[in-house]
Amino acid sequence: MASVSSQPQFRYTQPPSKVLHLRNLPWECAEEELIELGKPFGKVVNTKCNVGANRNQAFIEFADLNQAIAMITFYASSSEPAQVRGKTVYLQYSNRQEIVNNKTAADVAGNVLLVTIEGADARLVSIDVLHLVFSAFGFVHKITTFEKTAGFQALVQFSDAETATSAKSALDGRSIPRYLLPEHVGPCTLRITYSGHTDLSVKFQSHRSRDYTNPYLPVAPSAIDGSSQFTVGLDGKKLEPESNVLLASIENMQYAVTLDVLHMVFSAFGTVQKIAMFDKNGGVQALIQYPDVQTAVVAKEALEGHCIYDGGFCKLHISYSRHTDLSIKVNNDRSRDYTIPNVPMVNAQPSILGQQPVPAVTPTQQYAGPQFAPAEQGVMPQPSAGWGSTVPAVPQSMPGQMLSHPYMPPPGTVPPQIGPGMMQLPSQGSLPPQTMVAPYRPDQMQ
DNA sequence: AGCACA
Repeated sequence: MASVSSQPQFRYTQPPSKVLHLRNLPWECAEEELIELGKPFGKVVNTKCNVGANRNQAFIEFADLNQAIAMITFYASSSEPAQVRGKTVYLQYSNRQEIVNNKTAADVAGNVLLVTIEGADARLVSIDVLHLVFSAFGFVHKITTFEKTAGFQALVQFSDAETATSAKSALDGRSIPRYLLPEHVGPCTLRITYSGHTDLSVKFQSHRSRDYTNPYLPVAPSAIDGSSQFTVGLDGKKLEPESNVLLASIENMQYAVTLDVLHMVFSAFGTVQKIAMFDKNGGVQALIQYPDVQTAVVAKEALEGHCIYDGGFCKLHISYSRHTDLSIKVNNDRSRDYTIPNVPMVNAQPSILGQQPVPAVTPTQQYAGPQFAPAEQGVMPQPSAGWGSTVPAVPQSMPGQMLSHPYMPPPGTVPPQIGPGMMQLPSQGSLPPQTMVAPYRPDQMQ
């Protein structure tokens, strides 16, 4: 038999084509890099990047067959291999004669991302975790999640294509950081393309879809009725149902956390209607009422585990209360109804709550609250004296920009290192070490 | 390091 039949299957068997097949490319090689590579040999008229399962292959198409031949023959005898970013690239003629660029929606930059969550435990990734992850790049308008043959997927809507692109390039192919997932949940890798959508239609707030631009959207009936009243948490356990009222407990309370401090912190996410503080189990807890569940959800996920003051002081733990409407009988330094401008001001007694008995309140409190004058403006009381005019007005619409201003502590209680970094949200530039989404560094992600 | 998709 002739030796011809035992020739290698590849490399010598490809007939010339003006399309070249490139492999072993660096991650997310850009079209521009391919054009640079081919330019010395001719005019690159088309490219296709991110081909193959590893997305490290590509095609380049020359205007003329001779240009493709020139490139192949040059590198066939070159001592220096073709390289992109210092990585050797392997070239050969493609087995096709032209690049067919099916530019799909996935290739056209848009403001909505299609996110596929890969991994055995992908379904255990909550919409809240996704929101947190993507909020690091800008205000997330809406999220929908669904199951398709591709697996567990989500559509994430940003304001514009630029924001979406920054999120896509930072997160595509990365894994959700371990510290955002319960320990037993395996790695969850994000695969991101653009979606053809520009505006998602979210009918209800539910465990499957959220509209962060419209907190008054009704909660899905399925999320209210008995059968699915409890959402399933990341750890697979039942969680308390979402509520417009949050229960915040304050751990390691080295410095006074006044009603006004809480009001300021929680107002960053929307109108705070009522606050009631009380002592329980040797610590301080507070109930914070928002007008709607969605605002409370956003506040909870943003604030949970964060410290009001630097150094681990006054760490917040937040859960949903069973209350839906607090009954504030008096305004004093422990309870406040911001919706009623002239509730009687009483310093002696703490609040009496609504349907549930008041948690035990010890009258021995050392937290000397500032003296409040009853609000007379008809809306909200001004911050107490110590905060003065240094407290900026808190806009309601964009939580992502809320907490970036410095907190001025009450006089006499100035803790060390209080600063603007505290409890900052992920979309802000300077991220404090304890901010959950701070370590989005590609080199630390899998 | 070995050929693309809705």
